[in-house]
Amino acid sequence: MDSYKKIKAISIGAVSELTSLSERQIRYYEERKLVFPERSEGGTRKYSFEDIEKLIHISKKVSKGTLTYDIRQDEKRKNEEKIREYELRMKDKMIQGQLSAAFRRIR
Amino acid sequence: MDSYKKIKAISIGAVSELTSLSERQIRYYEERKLVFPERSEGGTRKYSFEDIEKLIHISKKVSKGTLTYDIRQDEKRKNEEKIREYELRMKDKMIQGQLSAAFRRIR
DNA sequence: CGTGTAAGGAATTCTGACACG
DNA sequence: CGTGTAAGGAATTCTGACACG
Repeated sequence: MDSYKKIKAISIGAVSELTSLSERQIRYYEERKLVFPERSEGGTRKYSFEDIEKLIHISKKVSKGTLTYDIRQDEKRKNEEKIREYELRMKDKMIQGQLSAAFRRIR
Repeated sequence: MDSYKKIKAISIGAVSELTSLSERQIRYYEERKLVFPERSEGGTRKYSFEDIEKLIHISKKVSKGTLTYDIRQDEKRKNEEKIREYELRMKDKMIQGQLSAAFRRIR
């Protein structure tokens, strides 16, 4: 499901058209560690549709006056939250595994 | 839903990598009216993920020995089928509309 | 800080043609 | 027929820098 969203294959020119951001802006947001395109052999940037959505989100924030630094911190918080949730789910699974193992021993 | 599949934004180089077809092959299949990329202002081709799926399908056929001409005829048949189905659905809707209008008059 | 721009160079893409099996 | 390739030119992208408010 939405399998195409994450494939990095779109050049900066196309991204510029799709977002109506300038190439300068797009490159700058990368400089500020907000987007992470892949590179071709020759070094040209390749973006995904997910990146494009992110860029639109970023530019909205920026035009509202938010500093790119603060946008970055927000991203960081969100990521850490996701990691925490993930770890909790893993912990749950482990406990369940150990419980069922224990039951098997008791029987 | 799969909203990105039809957006034409991928350059021929990226398509070549994703499909492992040569650029020559990709351009040739266009010459044979099998794919229809858009063009940038400067004239560079832009493909969608849907185009990429189609290209993979085409190359499988070709490597099995099917002529591009026959692949084209197949596509045509499929399209006409779709149009016919569409027209049938529309006809249905019209009949339903007229029926309910008639009923309204009778009441 | 966020963005525009001119500069020079490198990577990418284009077309039309010739070649081959 | 389907594909490779060399050729020449044009469009695209890259980086680092200077400018501005």
